[in-house]
Amino acid sequence: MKEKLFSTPTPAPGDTRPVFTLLLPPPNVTGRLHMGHMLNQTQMVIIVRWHRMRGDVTLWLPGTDHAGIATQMMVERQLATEGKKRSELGREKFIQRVWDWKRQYGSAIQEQMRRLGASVDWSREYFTMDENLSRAVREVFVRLHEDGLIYRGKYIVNWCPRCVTAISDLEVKHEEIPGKLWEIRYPVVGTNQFITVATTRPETMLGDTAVAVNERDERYKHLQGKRVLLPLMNRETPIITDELAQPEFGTGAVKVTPAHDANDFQAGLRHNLPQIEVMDQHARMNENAGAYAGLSREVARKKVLEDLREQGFLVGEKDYTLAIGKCDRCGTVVEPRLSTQWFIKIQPLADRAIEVVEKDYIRFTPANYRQIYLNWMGNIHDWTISRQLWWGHRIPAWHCSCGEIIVARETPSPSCPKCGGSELKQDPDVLDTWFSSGLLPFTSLGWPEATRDLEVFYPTSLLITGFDILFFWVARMIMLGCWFMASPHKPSTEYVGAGAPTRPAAPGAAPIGEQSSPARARASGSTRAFSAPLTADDLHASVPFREVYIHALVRDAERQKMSKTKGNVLDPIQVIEKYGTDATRFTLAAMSSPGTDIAFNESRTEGYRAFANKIWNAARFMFMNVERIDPGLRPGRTAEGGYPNVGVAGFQTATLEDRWILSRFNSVAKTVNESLTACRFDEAANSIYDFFWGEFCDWYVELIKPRLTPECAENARVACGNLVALFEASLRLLHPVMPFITDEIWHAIYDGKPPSKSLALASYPQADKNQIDETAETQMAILQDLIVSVRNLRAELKVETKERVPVEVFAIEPHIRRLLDENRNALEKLANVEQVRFAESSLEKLANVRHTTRFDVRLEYEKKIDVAAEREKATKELERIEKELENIERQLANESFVTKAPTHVVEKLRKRREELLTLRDKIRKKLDELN
RNA sequence: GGGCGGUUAGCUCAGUUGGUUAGAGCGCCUGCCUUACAAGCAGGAGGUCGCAGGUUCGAGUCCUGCACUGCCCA
Repeated sequence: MKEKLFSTPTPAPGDTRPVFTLLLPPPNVTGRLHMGHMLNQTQMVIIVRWHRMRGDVTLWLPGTDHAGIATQMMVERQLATEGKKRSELGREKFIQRVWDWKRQYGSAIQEQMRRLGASVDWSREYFTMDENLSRAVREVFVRLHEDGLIYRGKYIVNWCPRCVTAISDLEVKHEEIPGKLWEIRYPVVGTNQFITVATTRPETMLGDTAVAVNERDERYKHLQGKRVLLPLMNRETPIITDELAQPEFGTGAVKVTPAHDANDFQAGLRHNLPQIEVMDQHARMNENAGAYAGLSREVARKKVLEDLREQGFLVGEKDYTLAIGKCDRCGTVVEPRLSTQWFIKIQPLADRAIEVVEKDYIRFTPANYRQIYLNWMGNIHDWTISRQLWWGHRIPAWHCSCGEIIVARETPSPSCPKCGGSELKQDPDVLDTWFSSGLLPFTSLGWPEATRDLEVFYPTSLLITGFDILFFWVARMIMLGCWFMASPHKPSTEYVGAGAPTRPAAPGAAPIGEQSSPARARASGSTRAFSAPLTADDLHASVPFREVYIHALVRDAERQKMSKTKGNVLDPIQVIEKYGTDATRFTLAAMSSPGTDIAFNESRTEGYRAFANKIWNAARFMFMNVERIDPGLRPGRTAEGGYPNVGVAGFQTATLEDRWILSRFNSVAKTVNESLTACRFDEAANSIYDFFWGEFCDWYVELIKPRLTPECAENARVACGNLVALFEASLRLLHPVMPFITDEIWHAIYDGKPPSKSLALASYPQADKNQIDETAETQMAILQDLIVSVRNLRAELKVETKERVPVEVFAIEPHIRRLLDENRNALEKLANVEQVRFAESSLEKLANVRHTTRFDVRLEYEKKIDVAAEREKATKELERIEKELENIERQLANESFVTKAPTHVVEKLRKRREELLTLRDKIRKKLDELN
């Protein structure tokens, strides 16, 4: 039921309300909620609720990612417990199993989110493997291919032998580990000389097809052009000259294994070397490895080294720190492997993605991510998009036995356009999961159809996500968004209704030739379809989001990264069960300072649980009084009878504290709105906390207590009305950060009959300038100062808490005297004072006095006057004042300061000097008296 | 190797275009079960802003170098 509250119907044409769209970073179908999600969602909850309450058409769009490798792994593991293998099941049955698994387990996060009250529009929830999204993925693939940006070829890719698939550069995590650098000597054919190569991977020598030396390297001049006899394999290979060999590194000579190393591969192309693969897809040595066939790469290394040593070829072994790549998903050491894959020629996409950020069409918060993004985008490499998996979007390409490949939106007619053969087979590979995720900002809104949703909700307003997927996801959304939501791919801007084709029917099939270009890295050159630059408007409208907010990492209380192996993972659900959802959210919000990781400390959450408790108790106090004074009392309406969204309605400013709290509320509302505009969740949360606890509860509630007594019935009604009006407005202010407790109290305020079904649909308080009263704020500050001074004196003199004490007050300025006189009740109540007397002259000659620039206050408490202590205190005070005074005098005496500093700074300083002089005078006289 | 951060109170962090005496929460100390709240109230202690230079009338804030530390990329 409650879910319907947040479904966002597509606004009709003519609706002019502002639109706010936020795409939920789709959780992994295999995932469970962790603290990172919790932080991410907390921030989104706050922003979304805030926008909705401001009256924007607010769409928070949820969905789930099919997570190719991860999900396939889960299901394979499940199969393994039944003693089965994926290959035994076959592709179709396996995919059925994955769908079964997904139905059973794949919505853990959504269920957790529902429980947390994430106000997403569940009616629009998507799954990346849904038919409409899959169709869009095929459409994108085909169009990229038509644009000349997708190619297929045999290159060295990062290969995970455990996942048995290619992975992209981003999915490889680099690590430095201690290793060895081995030196192996190869006999030079026709001589009795040797050439010694240095390598970290001796087992790959079985696939060597050359030895490289640097042309400039004098040591090897005489060997250039000769051949070596590869040990263990007894194969002759050439000695080539290539920049691959760095004279400073190792021995200056390197072995070249084009099929097993990315650099060697490039060198191999330069020199037309054969590519001999010596490992299979599981990184086991294959039949080309001769005697080593069947061994794992690790065992093969040992055996190769043993044999080399035995035969006298191993001549050196040095400690060496080597950089290895591991599969991001499973941690297996990645094997560079020669294989045929599909790639995206990325440069044309990157060019636009750079331009939109450079032109600030997309802004980053914190701003330093802009540079990080641009650096990465400027050094981008072509993207391997095919995966040797079964679970995912199958590549829409069909192979004929004649070698022809047909890329098409739907299964092509079963005859090959080239040879007429009828045996077309779809490419077995699927696409990288991030390929489809990168399309979500537009495909989730209906692309390639020209939907009204796309027209209204795209570009999305904001993206809130973690830095860990900045390149994986954010960068790719920008590249793909700026490609497919710009001419000519953007659906026609004229809304023609759902389902209407918006593009001239493209040819259903287009043949592809194998690209022979070796330039995998940094493919360059313009493309067929897009040589003309886009207009600025077109580009500006194409971005997937206008703003990106990157949040930090949630660490444990000791600042350690949370990890399963360390066992320091905090389960947000458990934290919530212990402290409540609101307190947990508030903690994360209050600690969200941009760019700083959050060291999540439960003691903080405990503190915010106390805050929730404070709110409850304040509410209890309010309800008690409403019950007693005016049971039918409801929050005030605006003059027109509506519910207010600016300032507080129905609030009668009868007293100083009334004017003050109303002013403070509006000032805080202003701050909070500004903070949220800038995604400063910490500022917003802290401002409300300080206001509600430190001002509303500690001062306002205490100050109006006397007015709520039955003796002054009419006053009581006014005070009670103010209490309710302000409380209600505070709840609205607080609601985005603490949705549950505020909603519950809010319903109670309206006795279960609130003006809207949920506080989430009420309006967010905006500051009303007319309700900001700086005089009241200044006056209240003086009154507070007086009260605190008396409390202070009481503590110093160790007056019994219960003992009421008379005080004497002196104020030289008549308006201050009037202020303090009018509010003497406040002083009596809040500082436990028995009687306030106004003195006609300064109190500097007396003991138990506190001096301020506006008033002196004396505690009439004669029991013990400790002259020595008084003297010490006054001396210290005098020292402090004189030090500051000296400082100010020095500055004011400095001519260049007076002439160069802005007037208001100088004025402020002069005023301060006057105040200090007065104070100094008083303290001096006091000291004289004490002596 | 390249790039980007961080270093402020015991802990975790704010600190706006440089401008009086650098703030908060938690923790700590003292006193209070005051009729909304002990998950509370009142009061208090605690900082040469990593180090060394420089710019400026003025530096936590800007510049340079150094130290320590974290992250990303290769």
